Amino acid sequence: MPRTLATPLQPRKTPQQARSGATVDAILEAAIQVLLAEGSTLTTTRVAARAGVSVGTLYQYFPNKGSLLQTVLQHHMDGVADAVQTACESMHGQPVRRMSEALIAAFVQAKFRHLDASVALYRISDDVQGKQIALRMHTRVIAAIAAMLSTASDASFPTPELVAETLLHAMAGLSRGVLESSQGLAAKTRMQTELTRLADAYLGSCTAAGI
Amino acid sequence: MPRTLATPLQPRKTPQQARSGATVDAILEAAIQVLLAEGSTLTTTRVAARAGVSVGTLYQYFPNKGSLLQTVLQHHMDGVADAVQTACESMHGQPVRRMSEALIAAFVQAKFRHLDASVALYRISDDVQGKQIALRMHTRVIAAIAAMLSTASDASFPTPELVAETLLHAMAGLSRGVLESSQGLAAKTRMQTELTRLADAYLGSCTAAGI
Amino acid sequence: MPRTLATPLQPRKTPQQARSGATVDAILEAAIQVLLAEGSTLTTTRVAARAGVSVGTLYQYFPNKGSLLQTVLQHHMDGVADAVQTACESMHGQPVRRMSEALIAAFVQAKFRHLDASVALYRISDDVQGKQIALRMHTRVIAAIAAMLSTASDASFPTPELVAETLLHAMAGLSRGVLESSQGLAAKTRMQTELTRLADAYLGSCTAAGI
Amino acid sequence: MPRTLATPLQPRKTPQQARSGATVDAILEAAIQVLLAEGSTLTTTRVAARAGVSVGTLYQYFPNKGSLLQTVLQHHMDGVADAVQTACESMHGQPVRRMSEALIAAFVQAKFRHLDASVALYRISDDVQGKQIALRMHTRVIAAIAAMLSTASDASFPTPELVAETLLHAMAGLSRGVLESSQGLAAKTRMQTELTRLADAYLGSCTAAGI
DNA sequence: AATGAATGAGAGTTCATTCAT
DNA sequence: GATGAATGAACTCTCATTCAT
Repeated sequence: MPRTLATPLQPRKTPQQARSGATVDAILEAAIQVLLAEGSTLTTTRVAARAGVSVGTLYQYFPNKGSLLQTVLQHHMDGVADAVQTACESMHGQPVRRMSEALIAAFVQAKFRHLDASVALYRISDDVQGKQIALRMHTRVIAAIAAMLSTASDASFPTPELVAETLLHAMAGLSRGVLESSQGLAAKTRMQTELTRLADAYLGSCTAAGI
Repeated sequence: MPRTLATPLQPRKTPQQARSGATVDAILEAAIQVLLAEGSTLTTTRVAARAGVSVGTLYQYFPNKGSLLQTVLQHHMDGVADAVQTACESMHGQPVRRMSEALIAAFVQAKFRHLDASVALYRISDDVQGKQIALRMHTRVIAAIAAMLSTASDASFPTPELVAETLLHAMAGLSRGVLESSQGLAAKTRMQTELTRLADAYLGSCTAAGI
Repeated sequence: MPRTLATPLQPRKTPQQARSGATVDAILEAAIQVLLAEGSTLTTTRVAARAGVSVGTLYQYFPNKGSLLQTVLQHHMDGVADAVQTACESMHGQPVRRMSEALIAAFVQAKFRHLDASVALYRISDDVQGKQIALRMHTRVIAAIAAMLSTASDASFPTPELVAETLLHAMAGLSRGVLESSQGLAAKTRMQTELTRLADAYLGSCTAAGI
Repeated sequence: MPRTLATPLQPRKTPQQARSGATVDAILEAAIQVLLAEGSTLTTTRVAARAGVSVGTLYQYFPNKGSLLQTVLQHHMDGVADAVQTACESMHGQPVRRMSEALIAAFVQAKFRHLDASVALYRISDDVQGKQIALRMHTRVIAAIAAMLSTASDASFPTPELVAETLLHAMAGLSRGVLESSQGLAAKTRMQTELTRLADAYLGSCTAAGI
């Protein structure tokens, strides 16, 4: 990647034919695979090869390497945000305990679906863009959680955004911790249990403190 | 860095003379500075220049770029681990609430001291090595926290490692969250407050549940 | 353009239909425009886009980029040669002074009409072809001038080709000089005045010397 | 060459050792040779190979291809300008006829020394820079010629710059004409003769007209 | 006949690493 | 021991050209 990072987010050419859409998807998928093949640096050529197309084709859809990476990152982030948002919306009006349970389940599941790829991606997208994408996603998720919390049937949160933000980062921290320890399923389950305990305790404390 | 990453962790030559030690330190310091100079890729030449030595000299002390990066990472990790460990040891026998307070203060302070550098570093050290170093540090910190928790005057934790791990990752998650949002001091203070509330609530819940 | 430059000069297909002719013209015109859009490299795709056709269509009429460029060059050269030739023919039998005046006027006007494009073109057509085209044009123009000079009513030129060639290159040199200095109209007018003085003086000197 | 042309003129690194100076010279010489090898595009790799060094070395001395080309061009231009300037200075106070003779001899000789290379270079240096370099050289040469003309023992030129400019471009045009016709020595000699006649006639006419 | 997605060789450039001085 | 010029593999990106539709 050159020094410059003026990276338009959108594919250079809007796919007008079915074929093109498939090509773009193949490239994005290939990018993830290359990212996951620990040991091999992500190279545009490598991605194109894995996708079964030529470099030229890749560059027909992404103006540069950065934009490809951003698109992949964005997709992942969107996936997580969508899952969390849906879960939150379906829990409006419920008691807090059910909310936290559903939220955590949705978050953990979404994160773990492609967690490794997402971490790898995160590592690559050095650009300010990477941070920005993550930030946008955070904002969106925090808003969804806060909105949900405001409708709790058995508690009230004067500053739901603060609570939501804390919750989000705690969830993110624990998830990441498990991933990096690269332990198995047991660790994940254990983590999810503790995360639930943590959330319940925290939310209870917030209610008690009037936060 | 060549494709292969067989990177010995130790400097090629143990610094035996004062001068060598100074040189190594200068290089490590320079590496951090280059890392922090956002926008400039970390280059061995660049690091050497910043350190006021030649590339050749750099390679006299580090067999390759990876080993340099790992050393820097290690130093940072050690710093955080040392701070936390010291704090933990000084709190043996205290009540839980005082423990969590001291722990969080120490962690946040240590993390924020060079947090940006540490994140940048982490991003760079792709190698499996990076993860391993982080893992070793985690293990050490978890052990220190667990040991402290076991001596609490007003509570008992049957599985202190599990609690310690959860705590650590929650602290890490919240710290990272604040860093990435690149907001100011206010956010940090707010975060630290919530982190304390979270820890207290969680530890209380653990005690109650007999975890 | 591939390394090899075996470039047939003629369009692959003689335009036999009105539509084809229009397409070819559009492509040629587009090529000039792209050439003139300083800063943008001439690309077959770019030319096609500007012409409102697809690359495929462009390649239906020109076997390769080189042949397109040559055709454009040829057109320009032909334009200049035609103008000069016409001017020369209309001056047969006139006195030398009127001849040189008319010649210079025609040449300068023709050159300046698309001078920038012509220079750009010339620069592009690296191939030996470019030189050949220019040479053919020179030959033709020199012949026309020489023929005219031979009919002068008030002088005789034993070696009119030599005189014509000298005149041509002097005209070309002064024109190019003005173009490159990218000064305005004033410079052009001043140049034309001096060019006329130069030509008159030279032709007079030739007559006197019996050249 | 990328789209951008921000090309520092100076070598990236000032040669500090004898070896470096030799390397730079070798690269510049190689560039000319590659330029002259008609048919082969000038490639940084190709130039480096011809110079007997690696691409990396080339880039140690020239930040990019453009700067290399500019340096070569500059050298050539300087050569011509130096020759003309010296000739002009040595003719101060002489009669006009001797001046023009010496000027033409110096110019033609200097131009023909590396004329082919210079033309090739000129064709390559598309960049505005190419024009600028040529322009600077023209300015310098015109000044030298004008200064000389002002000291003529047998004539006076109220606007010596105008006369000098006309003369320069005429010389350039005729030289170029001969080169491009790629005829032999005879053509060159004939050209020089005519050029002298042209110059004498023109200068005489200027004097008579009070220009 | 026309289209434009796909191709892939090749260009410019960087940077980890070596080794003669 | 220190230096820094030299190396060259590897990377990102372009663009002339083809061919299935």
